[in-house]
Amino acid sequence: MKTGAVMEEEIIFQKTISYLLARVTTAYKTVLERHMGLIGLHAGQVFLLLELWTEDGLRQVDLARRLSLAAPTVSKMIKGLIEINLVEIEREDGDGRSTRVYLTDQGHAMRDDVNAQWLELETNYLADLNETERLILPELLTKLRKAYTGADDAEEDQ
Amino acid sequence: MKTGAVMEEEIIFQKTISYLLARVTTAYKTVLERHMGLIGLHAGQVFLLLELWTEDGLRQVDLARRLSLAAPTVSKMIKGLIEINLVEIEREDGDGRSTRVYLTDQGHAMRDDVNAQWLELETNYLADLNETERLILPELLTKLRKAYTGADDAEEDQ
DNA sequence: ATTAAACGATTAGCTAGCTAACTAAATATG
DNA sequence: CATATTTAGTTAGCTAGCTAATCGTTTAAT
Repeated sequence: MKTGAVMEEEIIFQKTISYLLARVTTAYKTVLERHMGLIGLHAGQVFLLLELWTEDGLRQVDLARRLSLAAPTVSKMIKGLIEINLVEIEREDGDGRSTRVYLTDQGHAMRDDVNAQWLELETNYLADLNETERLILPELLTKLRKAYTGADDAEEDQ
Repeated sequence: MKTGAVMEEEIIFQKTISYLLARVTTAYKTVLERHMGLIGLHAGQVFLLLELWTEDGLRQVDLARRLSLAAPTVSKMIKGLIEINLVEIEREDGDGRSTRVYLTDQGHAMRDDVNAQWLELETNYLADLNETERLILPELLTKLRKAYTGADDAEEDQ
């Protein structure tokens, strides 16, 4: 109330959607990382495993596309997953450039642990959301993702 | 409809708020980084400058608290900002532990550029949002941030 | 007054992202 | 058939985050 003169041409950053999004983003990533750390995984690895649980034996380029990640990011993640014996790679027969990524038994086994953590994430942190918000949020978030990725990479391979 | 058997104990990750949030998060951060790169800044630096534009001469610990960041993160960012001559630090007189961070002239001057980029971010990427969504989103995002930071760090210093 | 505890900042080292630059393989093109 | 272009993956190097460990300073306790 005592700083009334400031807000003329200035952007009130703290109220922009972009600003709020950034703040949520950072906070969320930290929570996610901490939670998945409890089961010995890093956040990024979880998302990669997620894709393999849906379809095993994807190539790196497939994973990159589905996760909207750059190739080197995927390459590094897989290296990490190989080290902890959750996936293994095989050079593609027909195409000497590609490597296919397969879940190991341990990789399959992680699924329950991840599910459990994920459930906690959804219930513990989002308990204060009411029914309406729970309905709206997925739509809004999807819209935002499309806005920032430029395309809808959830449908682009159909 | 044809996959009715699957969804009993499995989580449909792709529909959870946590999952969607992660996807938005990654996409948005990349866009933000690219946009601020146009004016020679990194995303994190922008948020730090923002705080200094609001109140110059903060200590690192103040910045960390306001931005909900860990101390080493702030320390590194400031190092980067010093290198490009946007801020300078001064050891606090009364307390030999603290360093106060001050904007340089160049630091002040960046404000218009950042405002311009920020405006673009808000208008270019969020054009598809309707009035209702524009109203709801800030509330929802604030709620999410509170959920993930645990506390409401926007009010804690009052 | 001395010792213990708390605080502010830094260093080291990690993952998650990125881009740029590279290698190697596959495909087009002349 | 030789060459050029595209594609898949990796390496190097950057920032943004984090935690753990450390150092110096300040404050509290005995």
